[in-house]
Amino acid sequence: MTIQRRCILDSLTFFPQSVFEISSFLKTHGTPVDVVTIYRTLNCFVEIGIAGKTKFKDDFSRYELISEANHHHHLVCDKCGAVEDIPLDDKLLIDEINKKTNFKVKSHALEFFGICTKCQQ
Amino acid sequence: MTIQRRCILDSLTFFPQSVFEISSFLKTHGTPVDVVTIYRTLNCFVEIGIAGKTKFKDDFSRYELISEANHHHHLVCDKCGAVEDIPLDDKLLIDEINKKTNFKVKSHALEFFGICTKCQQ
DNA sequence: TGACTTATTGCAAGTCATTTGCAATAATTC
DNA sequence: GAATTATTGCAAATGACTTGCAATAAGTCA
Ligand SMILES: [Mn+2]
Ligand SMILES: [Mn+2]
Ligand SMILES: [Zn+2]
Ligand SMILES: [Zn+2]
Repeated sequence: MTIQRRCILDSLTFFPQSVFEISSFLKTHGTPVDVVTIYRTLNCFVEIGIAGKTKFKDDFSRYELISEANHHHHLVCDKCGAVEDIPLDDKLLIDEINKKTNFKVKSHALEFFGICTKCQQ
Repeated sequence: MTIQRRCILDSLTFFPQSVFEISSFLKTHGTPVDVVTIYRTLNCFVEIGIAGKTKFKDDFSRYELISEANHHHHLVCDKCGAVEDIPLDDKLLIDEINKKTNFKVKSHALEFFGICTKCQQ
C-alpha cells in the first residue's frame, strides 16, 4: 500500500470515472500521480475485485467502486455523457435466461442510453 | 452503392462480428476489401441505422444487422468469447426507469457474461 | 535502527484498433 | 461520353492502453 494507491482508491466512487478524470482530480488535489500508475493500480483493483471496469459508447474505460450492497446499473446521456446510477430489479431477466437457455450467467451489464433530465430542457 | 458496400452488407448478420472477421470472410469469398473501407462503410451503416455497433469486454467493435422485428440481447461467454443472441422482455425494466427517473431512454444494451453450454462440459 | 530484499513508481517507447489525408478509381449526373 | 461527385486503398496519424527499465519507496529481518 503506497501513497499513490491510497489516493487512487480514495478518488474512486460508485460513479464510473475515466483515467483522465481521476488523473485531473488528483492533480488538483495535491497528489499528482502518473497515468501509467493509475492504469496499473486500477487493473490491480479490478483483479482483486474491489473495482469495476465499464466501457460506454465513447472508447475509454471507466472505473468505479464495487460493492454487493450497491449493485446498480447505468443511464448514460447521449448528449452530455453524464452517467446516472440506478438500481434495477434484474432478477426476472436472469430467471428468463435460465428458463430459455443453459448459459450460466455470472455477471451482467445493463446500460440505457438516452437524454438526461438536464439535456431535455 | 458499390460492390464493396454490397459485399459488406451481405456479410453482416444478427450475430455481431468484428472488422477482422468480416475482412477474413470477404478474403475467403472472392472479394477482398480493405479494412479501412470496411470501417468507413460500417460507420456509415450505423449512422443510417441499418447496423449496430457493440463492444464487449475485449476491445474491438463488433457490428451486426439491426431490425425492429429482431430486437434481442447478448450472452457472452467469458471463456471462449462465443456470443449467443437471446430475445428478452425489456419492457418492465424501461417502465421501472420511467417510474423512478425522468431520463428519456432511447436505446439500451443488455449483456450477460458467464459460461456457455459448450464450455460447461 | 539500518542493511537487504522486494514491490511500485514514472518516464520513454511500443502496441493495437481505429481514423484521416490524399491521389487514384469508380459511380452518377447531365 | 465528358464533367462532377463519391468511394476506394494505401500510408501515415491518432489515442487509449501496455511494457521495459532504471530509480525509488515499502516491507522484512536482524
Ligand atoms: Mn455506477
Ligand atoms: Mn446479436
Ligand atoms: Zn445529458
Ligand atoms: Zn464458451
